[in-house]
Amino acid sequence: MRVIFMGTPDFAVGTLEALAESEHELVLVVSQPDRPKGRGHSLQPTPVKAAAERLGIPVIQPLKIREAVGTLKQTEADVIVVAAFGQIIPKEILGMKKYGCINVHASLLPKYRGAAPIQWAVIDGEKESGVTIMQMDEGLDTGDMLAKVVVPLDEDETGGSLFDKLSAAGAKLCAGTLDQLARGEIVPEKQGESPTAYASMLKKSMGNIDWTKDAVSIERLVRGLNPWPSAYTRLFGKTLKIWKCHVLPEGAPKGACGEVMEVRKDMILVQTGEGILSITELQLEGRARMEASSFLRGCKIVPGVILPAEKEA
RNA sequence: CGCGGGGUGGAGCAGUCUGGAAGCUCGUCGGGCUCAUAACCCGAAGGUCGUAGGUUCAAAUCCUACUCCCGCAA
Repeated sequence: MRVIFMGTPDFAVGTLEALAESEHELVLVVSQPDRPKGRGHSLQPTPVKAAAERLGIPVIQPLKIREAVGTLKQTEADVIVVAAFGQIIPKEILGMKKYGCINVHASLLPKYRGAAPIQWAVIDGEKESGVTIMQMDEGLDTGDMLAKVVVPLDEDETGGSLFDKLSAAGAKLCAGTLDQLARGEIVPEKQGESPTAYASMLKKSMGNIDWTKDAVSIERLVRGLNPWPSAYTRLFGKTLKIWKCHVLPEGAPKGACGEVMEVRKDMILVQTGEGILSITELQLEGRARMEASSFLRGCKIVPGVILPAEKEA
């Protein structure tokens, strides 16, 4: 099949590459415009654009997808594959090609419809997640399902690690689905009602740890928001990111929420609303990420220090 | 020219403002103590103080350029 690919971030790159290696022909890639990124605010190409150029596929970057309607119409193709593109696709485009638009979504639909399904699955402590390929309709991730693959979550799964797994799984699934679609072997399946709330876009402020919550939830939040936007608290007037922590069985002494209860050789024990959290890997603002054992060599922190529990406005 | 922090033995840091012998907590190696130890005691090795240039009798420290890392922001 002749394929138009629409995508922007890293998650979509694997799928793009898988399609490039398949027998399907990529005729055009659509990505978001380059935006200033990083320190110095220099203009950076989107990961998908960079990959497409590597593969020698023409790229267009319309500010608004509607601006590209003409180009898309003129481009002969059988299907449009969308993977984390970042813009709503108007109805006009959905029905433009023979097989319409199909989307690679990083969850087991109808669960976790929306922008950040991967991280939310980790934050909620799901035992498994996956990738769903669906026929896009006008709703947000509500289209009929064409294919699905289940991926189990590890005990120490992070947003980043699951991201990689699902990206790879999605890439593989997508290529196979196009094959089946071309042979007419697919029977679309309607979605049921979503058992979870929409997986809203991640916000920086979500990472501000609320120490009145229970240790299990905080530990999941830390994993879900790793590596971005990361979970953090405040220490010595600076931002302290928590990269790794463990839930400890409730100890005898109990302090205020957010109070440092004990400092061991390689961990810092903090009281939460329910249970003790043991921090083993962290990063102070302006410093490199490091193990708690290293951090404790140069930084004097003593039991009794209170980490702020209040949320930012 | 977006804002800011930082690069000091293997690790993490202090010292820089107020130039003048390279320091702290660990780690490593050797020895000792101990039933034993991740504990304790004694000793040792290990650093062109990010790079280059400048000022000075003298620079980790002051000045200039460059480079790498990190936080914010996006």
